[in-house]
Amino acid sequence: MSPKIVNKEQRKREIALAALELFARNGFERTAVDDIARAAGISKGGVYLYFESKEDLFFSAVSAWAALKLTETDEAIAGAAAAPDRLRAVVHSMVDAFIPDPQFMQVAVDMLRLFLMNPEFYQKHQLTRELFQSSRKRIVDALLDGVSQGVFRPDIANEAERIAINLVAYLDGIGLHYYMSKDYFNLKEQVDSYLDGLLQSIEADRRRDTGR
Amino acid sequence: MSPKIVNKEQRKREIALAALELFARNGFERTAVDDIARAAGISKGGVYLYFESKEDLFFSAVSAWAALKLTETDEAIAGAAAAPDRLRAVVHSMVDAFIPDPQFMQVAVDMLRLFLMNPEFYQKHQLTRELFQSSRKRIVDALLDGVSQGVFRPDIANEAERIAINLVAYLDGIGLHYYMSKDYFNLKEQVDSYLDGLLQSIEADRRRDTGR
Amino acid sequence: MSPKIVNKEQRKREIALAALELFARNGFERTAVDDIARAAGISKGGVYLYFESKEDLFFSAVSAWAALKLTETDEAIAGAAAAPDRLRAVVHSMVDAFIPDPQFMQVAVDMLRLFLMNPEFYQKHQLTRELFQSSRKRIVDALLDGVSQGVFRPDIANEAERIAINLVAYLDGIGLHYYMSKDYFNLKEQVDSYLDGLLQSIEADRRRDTGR
Amino acid sequence: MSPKIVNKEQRKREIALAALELFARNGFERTAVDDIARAAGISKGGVYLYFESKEDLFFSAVSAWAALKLTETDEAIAGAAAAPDRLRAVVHSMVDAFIPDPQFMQVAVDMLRLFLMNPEFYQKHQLTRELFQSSRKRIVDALLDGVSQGVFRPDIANEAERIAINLVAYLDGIGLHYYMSKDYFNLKEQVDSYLDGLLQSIEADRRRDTGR
DNA sequence: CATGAATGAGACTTCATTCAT
DNA sequence: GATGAATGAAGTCTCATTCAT
Repeated sequence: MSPKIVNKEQRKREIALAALELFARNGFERTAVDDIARAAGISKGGVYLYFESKEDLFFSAVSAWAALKLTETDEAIAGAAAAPDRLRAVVHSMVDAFIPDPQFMQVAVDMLRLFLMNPEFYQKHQLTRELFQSSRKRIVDALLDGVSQGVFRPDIANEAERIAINLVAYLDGIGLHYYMSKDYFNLKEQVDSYLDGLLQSIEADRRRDTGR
Repeated sequence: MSPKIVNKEQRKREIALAALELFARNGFERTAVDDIARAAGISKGGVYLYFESKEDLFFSAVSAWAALKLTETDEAIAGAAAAPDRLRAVVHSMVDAFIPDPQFMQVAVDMLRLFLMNPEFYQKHQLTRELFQSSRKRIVDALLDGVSQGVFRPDIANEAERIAINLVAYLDGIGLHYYMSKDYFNLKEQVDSYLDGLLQSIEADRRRDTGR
Repeated sequence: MSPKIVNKEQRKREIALAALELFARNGFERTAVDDIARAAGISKGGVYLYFESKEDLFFSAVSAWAALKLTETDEAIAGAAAAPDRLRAVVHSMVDAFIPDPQFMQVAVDMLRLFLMNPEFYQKHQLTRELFQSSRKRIVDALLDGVSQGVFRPDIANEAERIAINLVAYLDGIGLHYYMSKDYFNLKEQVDSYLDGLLQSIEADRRRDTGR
Repeated sequence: MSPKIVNKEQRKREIALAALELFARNGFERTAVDDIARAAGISKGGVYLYFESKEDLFFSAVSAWAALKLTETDEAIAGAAAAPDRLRAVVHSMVDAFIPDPQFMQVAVDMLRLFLMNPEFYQKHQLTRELFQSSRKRIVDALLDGVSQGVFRPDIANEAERIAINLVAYLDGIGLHYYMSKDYFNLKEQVDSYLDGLLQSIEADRRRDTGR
């Protein structure tokens, strides 16, 4: 019945993806709506048929990208069954998904800045909250699984959320530092050292076995 | 007999501090050179007598501010003698100095963004590297002191740098998350739980004594 | 057997009335064809099936509205038989119909502006000429009736048109001023004082009869 | 002391006058700030150094023009001493100053429209109120002078304001109608017929002498 | 040293109108 | 007949930077 075949949602996603590429490469300020329109094969005015504003477009683009990344990491985790392995897998997949991508920081920082400048955006777009939330959930799940499996100390069940918060915070922090001081340390080593310390402190006491 | 006694450096610092206030309150983009000039009691053109560009002014302002904050934290640490206390003091002073200030994030994010947009700035202004560096150094010092005092395990001397990197990264990360999800967790508790875990894992083994 | 019984004229009037409401409320410039289409339950393109342009639509809408108003005032006059009463009724009905409507000025001013900007519209749409014309005609009729009835001086028959022109002009002028300075004067009193002066100067001399 | 010789007020007036010409010729909407800048020999951004917005510029321009016109009419009145002559002079000068100017209506209508669209402008710019006020004042003065001179009936002193309001309203109305129906009536004749009626009704009663 | 008027490119956004479906 | 996605020109306004004074 519709005179145009193209699906509106489809077109919207196309534009958002074209925009994301530019936002990631050049940053929000440096990316003109003109350029986005050109990259998406649409007119400048056309962009505003799908998005209310440049900011709206930005957040839509980031949302799409975040959803993609979450799916990616989900797949990466799928294999691991033993809780410690699973925890490692979760962390490594997060590190792999976000940090080495040279465009991650650009987008993340722009998003932060927009939130800071227009706090209403933060209310409107629950993007980060969801991103943080789902990251933490994976970790909490792995921890509780470990408790069930008897490989993690039972009392850490109460601490799971706190541990997850710190772990996710650490990952974001180390990613940031890595970006600012790429040649100063080895990312994988640092992350593993954090993980090792964490696992050591939460593992069910094997002193009886190992005498460690 | 010159009408103005104040030397160039002094005037430069005055302008930078006036600018900092505006940058912190309104963000880099939203702060016009016009406003800075007015706030500093100088003409718009006059600003360019002291600074090459708005960005240059921004980094100078942030540098001045960072130096200030470092002095502050230095004083806060001064009291503690015992290594674990000192480590706690270092961390707490960093948290206190940066995180609760609602303007910290604004400035930090703008700085990051400018680095991302103009990588040459990063080379020119060693600001962050120094800031990170000195933060790490305090931690490393505390750790090594602890080893000397016999309260930390001797083998962590080799790990001190790695621990410091992770700790500073974590602090930045938790600050960021705190900003984005203020009501989601208690900052002090989270930081302390990180510190507790860390101290527990590096303390000289007292298991024989305590049976832990 | 045609699916839509409504004929083209009917649909056109519906759209025009929907448009009028928006034009009156928000002004010509602030009213988007999009909004009109939505309000009329038609597609944007559909509007152009019935009207050549937004301006064409505007004039059609105003015409429909003017016709409505003229019918209204006609009914209000119907009762009065004596010429002076009739003259008062005509004037009061015009004042009542146009002036208190807060949207009247919006539409009138937009119409004027469009005429000024595109003089060809003025030729094409005889709207105002007709409106003015019919207003004057009512007054002239009342005046001539009064002469026939012997209540107005016979010699004003020659002046009837001139009097009508001035009266209608005055009414528009006082309406305009009322709009600009609502709290400065009492509209009814002003109009009545004009009417009193006019009636006094055109009434058949009753001094001999009444000794006034 | 100032590095630029040009007087800021002077420059502002220059720009306003250049703008007025364009506004009067093409209307507010059709006049681009670009065009104004070019006509004033300044850059687009330069206009905003002197005016906050296009609307601000428009009102400034109209104010300057109104002040000019008022001075003109003041001079035209100067000669007349006898009150009736003075009243005629006031009215004629107002008619001469505003009505034949083909650009008057364009500017007036645009001003009205801007007031209607942004009521705050009406509060901010007391332009029309002052214009109306000063017009009325001249008429009231002439009327009271006439009473003092004994040529107008004493009791009209109380009516002076009301008469003035109606007269000014009439003049605006007749100007409007003249613009819309230029070939339909003779402006001067209409105005004189209004004036004659008015003077006749306010003149000190000479019926005893003339038996009018 | 200092001023501040001027620049001018570029930003986002709106919207009447068209036309392939 | 009807749709509504797309166009594209035009609009207002901002602001870092320069330079004549």
